[in-house]
Amino acid sequence: MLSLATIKDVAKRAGVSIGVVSRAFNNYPDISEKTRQKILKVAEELNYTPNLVAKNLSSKKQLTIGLITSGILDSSQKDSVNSIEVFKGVYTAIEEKEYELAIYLIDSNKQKRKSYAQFCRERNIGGTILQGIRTDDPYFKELINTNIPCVLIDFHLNNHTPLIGNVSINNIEASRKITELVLEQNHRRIAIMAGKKAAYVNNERLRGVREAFAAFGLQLHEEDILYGQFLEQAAYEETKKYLEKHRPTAIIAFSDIMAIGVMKAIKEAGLQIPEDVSVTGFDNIPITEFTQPPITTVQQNFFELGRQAALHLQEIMEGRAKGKQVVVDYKIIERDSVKPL
Amino acid sequence: MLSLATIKDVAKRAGVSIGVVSRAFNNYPDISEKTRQKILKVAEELNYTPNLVAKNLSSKKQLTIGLITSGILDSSQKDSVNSIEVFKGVYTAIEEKEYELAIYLIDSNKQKRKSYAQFCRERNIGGTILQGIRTDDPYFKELINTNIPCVLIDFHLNNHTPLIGNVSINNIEASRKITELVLEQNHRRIAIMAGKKAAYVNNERLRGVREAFAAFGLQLHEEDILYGQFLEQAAYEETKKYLEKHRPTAIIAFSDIMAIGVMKAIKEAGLQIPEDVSVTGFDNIPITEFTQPPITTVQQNFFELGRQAALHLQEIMEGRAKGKQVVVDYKIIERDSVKPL
DNA sequence: CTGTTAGCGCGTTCAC
DNA sequence: GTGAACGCGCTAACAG
Repeated sequence: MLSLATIKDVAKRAGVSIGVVSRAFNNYPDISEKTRQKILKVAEELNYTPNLVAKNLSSKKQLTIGLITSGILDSSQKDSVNSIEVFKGVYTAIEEKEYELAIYLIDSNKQKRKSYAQFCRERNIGGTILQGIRTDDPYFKELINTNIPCVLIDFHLNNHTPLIGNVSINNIEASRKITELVLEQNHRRIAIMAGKKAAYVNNERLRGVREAFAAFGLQLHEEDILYGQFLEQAAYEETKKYLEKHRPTAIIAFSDIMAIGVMKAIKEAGLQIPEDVSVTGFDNIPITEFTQPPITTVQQNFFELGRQAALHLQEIMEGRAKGKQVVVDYKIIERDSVKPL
Repeated sequence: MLSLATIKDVAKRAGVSIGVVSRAFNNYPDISEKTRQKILKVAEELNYTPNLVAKNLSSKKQLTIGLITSGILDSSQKDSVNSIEVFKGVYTAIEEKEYELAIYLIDSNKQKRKSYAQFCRERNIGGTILQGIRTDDPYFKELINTNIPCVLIDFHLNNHTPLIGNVSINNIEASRKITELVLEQNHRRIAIMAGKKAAYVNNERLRGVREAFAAFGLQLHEEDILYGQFLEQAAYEETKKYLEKHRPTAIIAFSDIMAIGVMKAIKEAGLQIPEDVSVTGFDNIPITEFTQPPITTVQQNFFELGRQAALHLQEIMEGRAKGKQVVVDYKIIERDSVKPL
């Protein structure tokens, strides 16, 4: 039986007014312990629990948080793990503080019908986490011009306001470290399988590569930077084309999924990994452990990324902090895809 | 600027009452085309869009659907793909019809704080999809005793009411087919790596195995049924123990993740796959393509499972259908983990 | 400490 | 066709 008891029922049965019931449930101090107990007891009997929709409408407090994610609907099953880990982290942190979660998934192939700001307004959303969004997305620009607090995962805004925070690993450093690892093994003919030119993390990682190169007195040439769009197939094709004219001893990929495409092309060219060509990835998706050979990569803790994003957003929403940059740890995982020269 | 225009603003500016605006937005027929156009134009100018929270509260129609999932928070990254595919399917089907989605994730290790019925009541949820829930879960029992329509993914209820539907592949048949495939390769000493005894799909698949055995004039012995709890580690340990006393030529696993544990134990026993022992999986998670050897398995379309669940739930909620059993296609994927004897 | 009342933004009768 | 008025279930200010 779904007999939805309302605040009125509780009030009547407890012999008080609805105002008191409301205050009892919201832990107001100005209420006698005796009536509070009485009310809670009656509520228990009636199996009453406040209706969140009504609460949301009447309360001035914002109690729902948005999660706007692009690229999950159209991503490969192989790396959708990342998104779900982020989601789990966000969910965990939000549930703990009894916020509500509203999810908006953007299919980057389709034209999105509704603006992000509109999505938020319609649902009384008090703050939102964004992931996989492009900085030049007009809807994104519109959103950050509202006064809705935002936390960005894996990207960053230059002119950030106190309402905008962001969370990521130190991509420059991670990229530099894994490049150094390759360089230290005496590789010099190195190609980079980058992602999308416009992507923030892409440029950060490129910068890390350049720093590592510079530390070794080397320079990164444009022709050795391939763009695989963070896609397996594109990475495969780009590598194939590249191998027709070049013979690198190592390829550094900016995502595991691209590393897999890279490895496929290398093998098809009759080359061995890591004997002929070393390969590195980025993210540490589960498959990297099972490929031939297992891939040396950068482990990102996506759960923590999501969790920290939700935590920081709550800080901003509750006025406990201004938007800042939160950095999450990463870890280099050495497996068998890199071999000294 | 977040200037949240309300229905009042539109009404005032269009020179009509809020009732008319509401009717214009909800496609009432009894409104002149002229004023409807006028209202839509003004709404556009004001960037107005109805507040869903208020709509949800005032409307008698149910416009949000729940998704209650257990086992995603505590599942391995390796097979959380399944859950996210289901989620994507559900999301896609729900968004299309402009329902709202409310997600409730249950950590099967922790004691859940809130009953499913309560979760639904608090949010005015009109119907819900359940996944990974145990039939003997008291909260589940409570929920199906309300009049909230439910669609169950991958499990089933005997005394089902017109408000309860369920979606899954034909597990008996799929299990029978893959067992036959092993049997046809002349394997006779076969062990089964089953999941959890209480799980619905587990028993269905067990039944499929028995049917296949019977068709070959064989019988399945209890001692050859191992229970790996749908976990890699448990499957590994059970296999290890089993191999100390038995020497099967094939092991049929009820999930890919368990097949991976099984394969690890086989390799550690100094045996080769498939030369010494053939192995099959179930689900077709991405990793199966990369293991050594790639695993022969049953492909489930989890996206479709989720999508059909949401579609069927909407039918029930809208009174267009009674709860029924929806069956989704599966496919046997033959790779290299099975070898004829 | 408690009751009353006015909203929150919208859907929905019921008159006109 | 349209407007006025009530109600959804709750919070929050105000009075007492």
